Amino acid sequence: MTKRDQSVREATVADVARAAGVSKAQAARALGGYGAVSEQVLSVVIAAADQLGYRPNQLAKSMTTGRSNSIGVVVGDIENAHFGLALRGISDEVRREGYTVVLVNTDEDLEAEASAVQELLQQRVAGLVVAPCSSNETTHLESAQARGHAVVLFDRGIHALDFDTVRVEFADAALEVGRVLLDAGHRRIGYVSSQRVGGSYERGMDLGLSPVADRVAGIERAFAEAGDRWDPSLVRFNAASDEALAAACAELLDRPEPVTAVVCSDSLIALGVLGQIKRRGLRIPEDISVVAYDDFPWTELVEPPLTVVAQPVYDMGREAARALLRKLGHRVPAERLPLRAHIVERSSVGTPRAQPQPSPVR
Amino acid sequence: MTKRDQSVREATVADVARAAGVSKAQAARALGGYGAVSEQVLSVVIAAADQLGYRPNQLAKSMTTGRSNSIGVVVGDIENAHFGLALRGISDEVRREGYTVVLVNTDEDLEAEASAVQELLQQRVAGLVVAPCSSNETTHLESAQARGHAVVLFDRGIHALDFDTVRVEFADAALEVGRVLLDAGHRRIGYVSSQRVGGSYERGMDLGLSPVADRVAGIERAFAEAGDRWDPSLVRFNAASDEALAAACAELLDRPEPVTAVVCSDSLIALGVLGQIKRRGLRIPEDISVVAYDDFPWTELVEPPLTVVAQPVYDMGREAARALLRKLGHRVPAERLPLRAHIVERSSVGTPRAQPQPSPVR
DNA sequence: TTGAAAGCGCTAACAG
DNA sequence: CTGTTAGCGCTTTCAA
Repeated sequence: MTKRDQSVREATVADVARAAGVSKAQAARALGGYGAVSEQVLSVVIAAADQLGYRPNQLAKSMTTGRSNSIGVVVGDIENAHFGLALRGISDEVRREGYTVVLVNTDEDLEAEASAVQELLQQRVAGLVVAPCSSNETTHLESAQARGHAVVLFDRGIHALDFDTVRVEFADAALEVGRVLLDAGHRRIGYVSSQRVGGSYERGMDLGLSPVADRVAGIERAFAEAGDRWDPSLVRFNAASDEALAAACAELLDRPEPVTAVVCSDSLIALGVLGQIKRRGLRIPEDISVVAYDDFPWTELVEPPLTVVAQPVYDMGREAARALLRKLGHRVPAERLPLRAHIVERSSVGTPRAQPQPSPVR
Repeated sequence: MTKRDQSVREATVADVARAAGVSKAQAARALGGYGAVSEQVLSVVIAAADQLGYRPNQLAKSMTTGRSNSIGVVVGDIENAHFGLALRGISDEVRREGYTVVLVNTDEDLEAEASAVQELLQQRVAGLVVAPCSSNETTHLESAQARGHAVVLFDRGIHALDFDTVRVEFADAALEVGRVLLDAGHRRIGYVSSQRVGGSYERGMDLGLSPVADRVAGIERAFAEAGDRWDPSLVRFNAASDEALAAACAELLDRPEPVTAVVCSDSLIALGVLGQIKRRGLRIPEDISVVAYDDFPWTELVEPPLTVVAQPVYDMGREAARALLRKLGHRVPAERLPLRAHIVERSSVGTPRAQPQPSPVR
């Protein structure tokens, strides 16, 4: 029949050239806006082009120029509002330089991350923005960079040197969290994170270049300031699943001397911890105080409104994107967005109830 | 700075072929796993390949085969957990058939949507999954489909015929929402949505093939069942910005006969409405009842826990992806995921306080 | 300014 | 089984 069912073959430069009665090269130049083209040819070609409904084939363009117009973004969990927001920042920023975003979700799985990088590279993306799920096992990232690919890390860093990394500065805010809690009289402070860490936490342990490391360090510093030490057994990692989180809460809340405050490393953790607290019939802040990272709207609407650490997630995304664009040779405004976190005190931190003085650690 | 193509040139089939001492075609066949290749050649080629660190160039592959391994997804607001979750479903599903996702965020802007479709098509994605921002202005989608591109709509439909559309079934749940509210004694029920609609709502108005239309219709039906009619002026659209939302709330709450209940069309609206209610010092459900669409974890943690309509957003994403895969000729499990919404009654709906009997509309 | 021709890396006939 | 030869759609020398 007609060439309907087969596929409405897209018009190519050759088609346009033929229709315009010029050479393929001239048509391409006119269409692509490069090289020297006379007014004459230009208008004829343009006319022919939109008469035929010509749409440049980006694939072919990338093939021949070796330049791609897409960047790869790999994150652990796009369902997490934290990454959703960061992704938005990345997307908005690169889009204005004409790039599209190829997104891969890894479920915080190392293997998935490695193959994602692989895939993206095979797809010849111009560069990579990744929130690495591990700070140790990073050969896939190192080799990518070694092969000459542009890669920028965000949210979390890795130990290998020479990586552009965009992170929010948590030192001050974390110290402040510690102070606020200590000032209120808390000494048994729990910390819950979904970060995967082998074994349980010990002081001075290497937590990688993660926000979590900074946050834990901040609280430890506050303890030091107060001439005290933070019981490391109160730091619970690996709370990635509902069960793990429940277990972590159990260990913190159901011990002989339960914690009087708990710091939640992200909003997902906070949601879980709040649920566990509710389940136990504990009141905030009378029975237990809570501080959470990430200032999402709902944190202000729960009862009581949560004291949180706000962080410029969207801006972090933008900065990561800018860093990548710079590597790709684009001119990007030099001024960097300040990426500082700050505490927002609301009503979820109170004075711990009178309880036996905790014995100094050890 | 970064080493460019020159120094780290990627190995190609030709390189591998040369190293393995076979023809380009044989190498390609071995590498691509197609055609007939002897054990001999196979092993030699494989060896040479990973010796050279060969990585197939997906771009070239797509070019020659005319088949792409990426699909385009365009949504209004990736920052919204609703789309984040749906995206997750899409991504998980297509990934198992080897596709990656190219994501474009449109800010619910029609022009942005049109150019997104354009861009994606130029990038030669295999197909498109889009949550259209308008149900009327859809020429960009129609022409895409007419040109022979595979496109699947989700979340919202459009009026043009012949579009595969994946939506959650809201009729029953919406009716139930109406009943629950009416049974509790409410008659002045507000509805707030961010959907863009010209002019104010009137009964029988065409709201497009949107979930909102179904939800409004459900409540209207409940009213009809009760032998009453719903005052159309209580339905407020266009609450896309904070200001617009505040205005909508003002019109609903600050009128002589304020509404006794409000239904929030999505979780973002709910967040805003809750804020407005709090600001006014109103108590839920004593002073005002609230029902929200989308059952996200935080809705259970606010005080009081919200009565919500849960919907299988992730599954909707998966189904949309499957529909697309089918169009692309993949074999996909025939059984469709049931996409039904259901009400989850918690504690945000109560009896309205005694007030002058509302006069029947008109 | 223009056009002819040579690729980019890969697959797909078509012969041996 | 294997190799040769064309392209896919575009950009880019290189001459004219």
